[in-house]
Amino acid sequence: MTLDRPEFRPDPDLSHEEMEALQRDIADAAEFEDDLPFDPEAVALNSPVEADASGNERLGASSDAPVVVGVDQAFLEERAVSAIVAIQDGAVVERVHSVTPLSIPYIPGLLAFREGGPILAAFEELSVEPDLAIFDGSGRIHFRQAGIATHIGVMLDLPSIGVAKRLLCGEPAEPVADRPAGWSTPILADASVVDRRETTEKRAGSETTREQGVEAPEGTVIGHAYQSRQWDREQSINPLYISPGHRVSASTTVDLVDSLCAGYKLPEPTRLADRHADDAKAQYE
DNA sequence: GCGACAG
DNA sequence: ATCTTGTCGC
Repeated sequence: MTLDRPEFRPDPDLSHEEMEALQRDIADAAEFEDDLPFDPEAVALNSPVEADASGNERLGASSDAPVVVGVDQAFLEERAVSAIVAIQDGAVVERVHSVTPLSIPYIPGLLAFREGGPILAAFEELSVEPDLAIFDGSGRIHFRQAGIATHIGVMLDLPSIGVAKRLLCGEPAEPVADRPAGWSTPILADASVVDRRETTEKRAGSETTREQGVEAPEGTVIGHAYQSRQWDREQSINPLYISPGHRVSASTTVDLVDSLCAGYKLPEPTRLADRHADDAKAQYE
């Protein structure tokens, strides 16, 4: 794939201030409304996608159906194994991975600067053209509304979605415990969420222009908690926290993830990428 | 200072 | 994320 916005590359050598400034630029460039090159109904799955451990993929993509890729990573000490699995018409059409060094530690809010480069390296190995990417982590559910799903989505100008297992920020509109499969509730921006880059701070004499953000309006929906699966009795499964990455609205994000789930907690693209990352990792240890 | 914090 | 045993349920 070609980088639509190479200037937004998540350089791990930037200072934290520069990283946050870049994220505000990413949020400015992000589109949190539907701009999909396909009909959302066209990605629906009827059953789990066959993993096919032998590595065989359906050949010759003689289809117009949208290609959805799942992105996930596994780690070996100071290296990241980034995996991408592409599905189309309910079948795997390509699987790639890359192994790259990691340069900075995980810092909440700055995940893209640790894992973004490695993920872009994996995208360089991909030969099919994706129509939608599902990332392991947040998109708009982020302090500056620029989580890794948004960051990579904007760089590639690719519709993207963030699927996280835990909530980074924001507040669920309703309690999320013990909900039935299919249930969802909005995640509302809280005081930790900045809405857009804002400046102007004029003082007598000096005019300081800061690159800060203003608090997001209360009630801003930055994503949803979505119960993709639930047990019938005792134990309870936690919901997924899904959010728009780029070129998808919050509500469509819920519909798409719902369509891409096939009986497991994680949507199929993510589940397959998860397994592929683990398989690839095993070859390096 | 305290708490919260994707992977 | 990663390290792991036990356990639930189809």
